[in-house]
Amino acid sequence: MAAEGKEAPSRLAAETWESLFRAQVAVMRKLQAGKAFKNVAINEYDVLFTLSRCPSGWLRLNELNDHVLLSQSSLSRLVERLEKRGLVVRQPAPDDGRGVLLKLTEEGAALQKEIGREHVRDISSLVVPALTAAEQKELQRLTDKLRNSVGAKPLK
Amino acid sequence: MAAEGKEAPSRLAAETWESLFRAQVAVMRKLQAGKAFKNVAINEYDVLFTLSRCPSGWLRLNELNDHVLLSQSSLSRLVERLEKRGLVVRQPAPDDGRGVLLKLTEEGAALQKEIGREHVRDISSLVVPALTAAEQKELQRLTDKLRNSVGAKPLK
DNA sequence: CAGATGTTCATGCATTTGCATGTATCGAGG
DNA sequence: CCTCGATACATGCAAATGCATGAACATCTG
Repeated sequence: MAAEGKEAPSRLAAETWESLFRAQVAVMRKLQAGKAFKNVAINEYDVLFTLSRCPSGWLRLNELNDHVLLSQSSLSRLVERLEKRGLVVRQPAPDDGRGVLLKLTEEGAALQKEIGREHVRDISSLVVPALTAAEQKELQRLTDKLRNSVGAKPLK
Repeated sequence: MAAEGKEAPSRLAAETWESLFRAQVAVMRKLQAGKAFKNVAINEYDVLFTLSRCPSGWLRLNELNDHVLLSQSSLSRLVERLEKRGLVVRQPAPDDGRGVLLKLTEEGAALQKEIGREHVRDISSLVVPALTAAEQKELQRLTDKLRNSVGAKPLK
């Protein structure tokens, strides 16, 4: 073998990321077209979904921000819109005067569940025919590992 | 085993997608922060990159659109901006009076290479410590399989 | 405790995005 | 050839986004 040095590893890494990214684009494109996101943008749903997963029900705005691909100011305004629509409520954080806590309203929780069911159907229709159960588990393991290594913070 | 019916498969699929999506968000967040994207947005770079990979050099706007997560009108304007900056050139498609062909200029190709080098470094620094070479290959295989199944069109 | 520095969230403003629509061209029938 | 529906791209306009900044609070340091 020739003097490949350290070219190969970074090439493999770049190709791996490229594949992951393109798969995400391809799937996301289909999901966005689904009727689940006719009235609620995908970023908005993502916030509702994340809140629905939160054990305590309340989540800090900055923790939410780590989870979502939006700038801080965009998230601030997205949440403002959700509040105006009556889907979430804000509350000043008790232990930190700067912070803001968020929670789903009843209506927000109901809407999340409704869209969620549709969304899961859409996802299944894309993923199930593509990969066996074992492959899905392996893909999940690898992407979780990547995310943890890159430095994702767990939700509280 | 109880009456799990067809809940389990769709649950696994949804969790798999969730993991893939979150990993993408986590990595993308880091990449966007890199200095590679100080002057060129990531979507803009993606267009330059895709053009650089195109064997013939010329690519139809609608083919490009399948590859990128942008609406048709947004892509139209993104390309307009790239043209104004002298990074790409447009040409009416010879075989289809409606179509538009795109090509990198010398300057565009040079900029893509420059940013690309930085970008590959950033990717490596995130992916290499996270996954072994074998894991990266497997992740690439699985995401390619998913993308192909979902219906990605190959570039010409 | 006072001051300096950092963190959290909101807001003004310019840019980017998407939806709806318009224009031009293509392709299939009659 | 002509009409009809479909496709490719551009554009008006409202909405969403990001950057820079500001205000309020937290934390650290001496």
